[in-house]
Amino acid sequence: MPELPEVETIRRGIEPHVLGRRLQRVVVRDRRLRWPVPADLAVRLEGRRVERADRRAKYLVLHLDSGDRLLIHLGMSGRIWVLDPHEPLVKHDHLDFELDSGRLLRFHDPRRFGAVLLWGADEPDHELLRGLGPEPFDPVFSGDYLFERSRGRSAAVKNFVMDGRIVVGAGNIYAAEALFRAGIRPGRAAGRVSRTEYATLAARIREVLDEAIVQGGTTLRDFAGANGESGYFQQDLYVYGREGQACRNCNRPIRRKVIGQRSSFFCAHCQR
DNA sequence: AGATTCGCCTGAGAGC
DNA sequence: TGCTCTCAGGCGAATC
Repeated sequence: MPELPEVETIRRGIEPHVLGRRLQRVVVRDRRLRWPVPADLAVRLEGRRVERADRRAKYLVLHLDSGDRLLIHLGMSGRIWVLDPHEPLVKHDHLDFELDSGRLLRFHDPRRFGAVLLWGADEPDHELLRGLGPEPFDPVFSGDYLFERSRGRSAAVKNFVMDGRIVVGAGNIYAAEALFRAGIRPGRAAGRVSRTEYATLAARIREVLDEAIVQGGTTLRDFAGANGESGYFQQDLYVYGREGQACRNCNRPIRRKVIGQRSSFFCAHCQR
């Protein structure tokens, strides 16, 4: 599943292929994504030049010379490939963005939880980006910030840091890993976590995301040629998906508990 | 307002 | 082999 590190890796991967390039032709084969692909997508994009390739949370934001911005979210199963022309279509290849370089950007998404949308030049912000919390690498994001935002909250700290309105990018895997590294149990009420603990947690969230981006950069270096396989961070996981296996710190079994409808993994000895 | 649940999708894996 | 069932998961919308 593409989490923030993978989206950032993809952004870095496609950037050299799209910067300064014009979108010559846009082919929409299936509009049925999380939200319907805008009917005027091709008309608005064709002939436009890509001026910037940004990321906000898990959205890729391609800025065009028209002022419009192309928003791409990969959802659960979305992929973006940079391909040579005439690459055979496979199932779930929903959109192509043909570049004036002769290559094309192909959007592939079996589960269709992803989205391809336009953020118009005349819109100061986009409703899906409005209200998002800070990026984890933004200086605004700190232990003090988490502490202040969490006062009086009874929800589990894991759900709290996974809330995109609080901070973006801490998905299920990385929230679990950061909480382990910070020694905080995922089920504790967010409002009962101390300022000191939040300082550690904020640092660990940045740390795991940063490490994962480095890993992604390694595994996906050649992604332009083919796939963006996930699992690159697997070998560095301390708790996620390791129910019953030995804690890498204390050897006691890792436990799994459903918190807020999501599987949560933790070590009851190392996390308090 | 905050907390919780639902729903959208398909593929993978388990069980029969 | 093939069918059925369960689970996973981002995240907005609806509901409590």
